[in-house]
Amino acid sequence: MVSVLVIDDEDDIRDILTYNLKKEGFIAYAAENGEKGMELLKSVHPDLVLLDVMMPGMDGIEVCEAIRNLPGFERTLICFLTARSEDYSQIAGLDAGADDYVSKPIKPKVLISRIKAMLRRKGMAEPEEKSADGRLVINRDKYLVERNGEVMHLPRKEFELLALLASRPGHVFERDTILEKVWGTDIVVGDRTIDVHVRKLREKIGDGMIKTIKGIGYKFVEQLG
Amino acid sequence: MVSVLVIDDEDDIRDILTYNLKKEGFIAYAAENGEKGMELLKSVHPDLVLLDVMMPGMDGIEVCEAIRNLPGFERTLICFLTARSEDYSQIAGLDAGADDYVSKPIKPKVLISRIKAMLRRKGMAEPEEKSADGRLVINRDKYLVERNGEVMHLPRKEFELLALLASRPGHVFERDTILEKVWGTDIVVGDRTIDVHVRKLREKIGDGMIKTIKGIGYKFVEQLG
DNA sequence: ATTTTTTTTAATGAATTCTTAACAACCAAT
DNA sequence: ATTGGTTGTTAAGAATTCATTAAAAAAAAT
Repeated sequence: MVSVLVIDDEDDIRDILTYNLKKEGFIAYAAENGEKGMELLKSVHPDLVLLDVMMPGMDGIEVCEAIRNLPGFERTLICFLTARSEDYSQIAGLDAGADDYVSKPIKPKVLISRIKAMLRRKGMAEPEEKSADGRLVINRDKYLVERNGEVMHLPRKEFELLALLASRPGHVFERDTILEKVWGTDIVVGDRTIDVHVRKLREKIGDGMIKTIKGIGYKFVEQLG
Repeated sequence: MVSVLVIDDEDDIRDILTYNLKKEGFIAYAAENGEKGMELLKSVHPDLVLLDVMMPGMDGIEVCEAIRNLPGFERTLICFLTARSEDYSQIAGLDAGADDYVSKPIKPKVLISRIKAMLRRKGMAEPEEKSADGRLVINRDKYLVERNGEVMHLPRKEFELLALLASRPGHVFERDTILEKVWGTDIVVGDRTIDVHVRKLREKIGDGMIKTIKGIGYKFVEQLG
């Protein structure tokens, strides 16, 4: 089984990450700073380290370098957790050997699928996670949607919109709800934005999948048979 | 009266929430884990469930899905209680049909007003989801009305009007009340508007379902037997 | 820095939904 | 029966809402 070590100084983050990791079947460890993290690393020898960049004491980059210089840990996967505002070109530049990074705020499902992607690249295969709707397979991993064998790439917004609608076939999502879930509460976009995205989706995944409920919103059609 | 079920593994949270809910006039129930929560849910049939996301055993998301799959609970409001930094666009978007979420640490006043907003938003002064009379099923989730197997889509005003009337079969709604609930206080419409909508409803759902009480308003017929 | 892709806006037209208005029908009380 | 008040019916036209386009703006990728 795959084990993961979380090193982050924020209690909440550690809790959430270990919680979600365990839920996904990983073995999860956590440390609240770089020093303790290195200790734990040596004793548990995890497959992957999730590493906060900004921490008091040793920061993530230092920890990363330390891990890379530790014999026997060359193949340990390292994934940075970066604040959105941080300039990750710096991280990428310094890239002391991290395999990936994920920006905060962290979306558990996104993180999990990134982790799985990393493992897959390294040949540590994890079971494929696919949420299906009979005809449509939505692969959150890399914004791919599969419709009877044919895979297609959808841009982020389109993907999120489709994922939302398809998460509950038959349920009518109000336009406000869609805006909130896909675009977020703080972003303001015009009224026609949803329509345009729906249009593009219909174009790509086939018409008839998404129905308009005038005055209310949209819904993904229920299984027909 | 509106009843609320709190499901959270932390004693303090349960106490604080039930205390504040009762203080506001809600009927409050509490359970310390998902399993007990489901039990209680079935027996008390609350209008709203406050659901901790992270719990030992069944977690909030699982409970949410279980509730949504339970016949008769499709319309039960569900509000997640999430840790501060958790990103719930995931919880909300991908999963299972929660109506809202509130982040911990929970401020009672904030929670109460969010609850009221939810109730208001769902038009849930005291509405039921189904007409007592088994022939008509009003599904707000899907914005559909079903009459012995035949499903039909109603335009917004007609739907809201029917939902209102059918929420209390036998109860006579005055025209003013109908205007207020369906059209809102700030909108002014002529006298015949209600009639026209009633007419269209009668046309669609069958005559005899909505009765006119002259000089007062309309009512949805009670169980016919 | 340039190109490509993605996202958003704006404008127009089509479709649905809602409201009005005019008149017919109804009912109760003169 | 006549009257006055209320509701039913109808069809037309307002108003709202959505689809569609193309093009601008923003973001990513190169």
